[in-house]
Amino acid sequence: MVRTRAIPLAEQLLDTLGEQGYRSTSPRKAVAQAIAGKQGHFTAEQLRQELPEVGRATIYRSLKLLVDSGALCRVLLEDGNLHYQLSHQGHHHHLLCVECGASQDLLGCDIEDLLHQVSAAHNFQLSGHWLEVYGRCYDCQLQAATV
Amino acid sequence: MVRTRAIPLAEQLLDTLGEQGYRSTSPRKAVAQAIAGKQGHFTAEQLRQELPEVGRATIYRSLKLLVDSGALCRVLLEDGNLHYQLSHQGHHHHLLCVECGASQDLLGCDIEDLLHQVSAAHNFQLSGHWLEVYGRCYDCQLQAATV
DNA sequence: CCCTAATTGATACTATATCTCAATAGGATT
DNA sequence: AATCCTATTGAGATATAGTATCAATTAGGG
Repeated sequence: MVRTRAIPLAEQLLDTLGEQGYRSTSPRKAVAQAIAGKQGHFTAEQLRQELPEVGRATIYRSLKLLVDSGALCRVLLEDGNLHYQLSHQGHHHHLLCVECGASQDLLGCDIEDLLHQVSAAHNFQLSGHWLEVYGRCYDCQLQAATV
Repeated sequence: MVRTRAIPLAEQLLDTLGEQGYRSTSPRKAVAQAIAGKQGHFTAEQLRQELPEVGRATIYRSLKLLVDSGALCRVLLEDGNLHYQLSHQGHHHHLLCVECGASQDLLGCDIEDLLHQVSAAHNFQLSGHWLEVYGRCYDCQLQAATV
């Protein structure tokens, strides 16, 4: 899935909802715009502050719809806080920098295969998993080396 | 680490705290006893109900100390609820049954190696990770097959 | 334009956990 | 065993994250 510019991204989010029969309302447009303008991950509370005209429940409901539709994914930070982030692909994982907070998608990773193997070895029928990886991104390593 | 009987387990928990300079107080003894009597994972709130004489803050503080000392580990259920569980070894992961809630430790798993490899491929300096695996345990598979 | 069901938002509520701070109690010292 | 000092406790306030309720509003098909 390739996203080209910031403006159509909000429309893509609304389209995703539309495909599932959800109406295009002005609160949802506002939420989609706000999300489209985000770099990296964000909290529900951040959206609320940016969108005081949208009710709290509506923010949470919209986030849930977008997560369920796959357009957003949830990110669990090391401190336990739950953030949201645009999902650039299907199921994937994140490399989260504990210094700058940046998030990279974990690509070319056959975690699924490995989990299937070890689950089978435990007679366990795998249905899902949650993985977050914490560490330091390349930029922050350079920074640390320079200082 | 081998734990033999239920009674000394509570003492082991207190000892673990003692080694780190924490006092052996009666609220901590009560918490250790309650934890020692648990099968599988449990919530802070369950402890509170079992120990009405211990303050809420003390329960949470004790849990945090035990997690930090490695005696307990935290378990994130698929519904997002955070549970606690005795830690039978160092860093490890759980296979959580979404039907009966049982938790097995994931053994003989070289997830760490894999994560190190893919992190390196992303120029990412790994410092930690969080993994939970959800599915159906063998007993629940048998049950489902029988019914 | 109208109708109806989807949606909204103000508010209350729940759950989970932390903070504050005066009172208490461990345990080392004497 | 009495004293002292500091760690610890607990009651209650506060914080955080999210859900439930329900009357009022609105999208959008006919």
